Amino acid sequence: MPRLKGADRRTQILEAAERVILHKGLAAATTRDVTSDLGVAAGLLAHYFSWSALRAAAFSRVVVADIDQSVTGRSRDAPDTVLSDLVDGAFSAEADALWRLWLEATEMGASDALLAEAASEATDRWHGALSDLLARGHSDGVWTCPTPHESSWRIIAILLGLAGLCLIPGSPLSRDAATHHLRIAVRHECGLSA
Amino acid sequence: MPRLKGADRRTQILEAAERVILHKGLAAATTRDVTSDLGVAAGLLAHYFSWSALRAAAFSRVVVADIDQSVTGRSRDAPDTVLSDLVDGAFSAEADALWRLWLEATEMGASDALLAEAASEATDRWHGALSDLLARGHSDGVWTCPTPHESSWRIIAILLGLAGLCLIPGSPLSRDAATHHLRIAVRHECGLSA
DNA sequence: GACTTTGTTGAGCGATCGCTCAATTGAGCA
DNA sequence: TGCTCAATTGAGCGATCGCTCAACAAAGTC
Repeated sequence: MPRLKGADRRTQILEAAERVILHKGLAAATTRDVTSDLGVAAGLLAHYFSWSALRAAAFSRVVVADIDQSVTGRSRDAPDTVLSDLVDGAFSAEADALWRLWLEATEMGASDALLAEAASEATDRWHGALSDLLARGHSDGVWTCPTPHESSWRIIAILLGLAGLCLIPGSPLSRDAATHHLRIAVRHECGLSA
Repeated sequence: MPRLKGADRRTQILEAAERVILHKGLAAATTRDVTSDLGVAAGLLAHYFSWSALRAAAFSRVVVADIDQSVTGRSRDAPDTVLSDLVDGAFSAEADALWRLWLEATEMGASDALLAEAASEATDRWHGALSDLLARGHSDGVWTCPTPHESSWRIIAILLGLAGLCLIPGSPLSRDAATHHLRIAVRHECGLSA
């Protein structure tokens, strides 16, 4: 393991923190999880980050990367395709970890200012990305969505709500049922398409 | 402080636990919070409950009491009045603690089987109560809701999702905006009434 | 009053957490 | 080669947690 310059080590720790919180969640993740993932001593982490700052930064990066991949980065694809893919993949097993992070960031934001700020910014980013997508489909004539900024909030809310309901072990709401309800809600917000 | 018989002490501890989790949240609450609320020694709690069992039981009681008060217990009131009151009070400041408990139970349910079961049962109860209300309004001709069991899931989901968005400190979504979005969603599920 | 049963006490155990810090290592440079 | 200093180590501090358990106190029973 070669010795690294400060900036490189910082990004390396950040990426390890992303892996750890995706695997264990924001609340269960510890500084030792991150340092042992990298194979370095426990004391090294505090040399570069406070735990709360690292945790919030890792959360931001994970969420922003997901939004970019599923919405922002697909600005050249047809709006209905992007939205349809969003609905189809919303409650897949791979998405669980991401929804869990959202719930945890919301809750822990009550006592962690950095996490609250990260969650607030991520929410803004998500709302903006989805609003743009809805507006694009409207102006392209793909669907009818006269108030994309409003519809975006409702879709995000039902998405988060259904995700939370699915996450409960032994939940009475299956993933398929959640996808069904999300599709109906999205269709309503976008006229009859998607 | 007179010595209590076992059953009385159990309910007394349960009620104290309800107060504590409403005030501090499920994750931040400790056994010492409960015993100091009652003014008894720390060791007494473990004589009656394990902490995880007490926490799950207290969560169940708080949530069930709220559902009964706002929905189930108002079966003699007009359905549109009940639903309207539900929307109006959904994101009041007093409701914050309850929504926080929902989010925490969902998240902690991943590693706490008792809490997962309590959350699952509470979800069932909520879905049943809201389904009944929607069906009653439909059969009374107050509104049109042909599939109350389905609509109930969507309303619960958007309710939980909007609540989570409001809970983030510095959230871009205000309580008034959340109430607005909930009202629109409910109106859509119930035809044009409510 | 002697004895059993049950409720209650509170110091403290064992585990976990983020973080500290003196000691050590090694790359860059004269 | 000797020097400097940032990078790294890892034992351990201090705080917190749920929970244990020997000791004690008050009813109930005879």
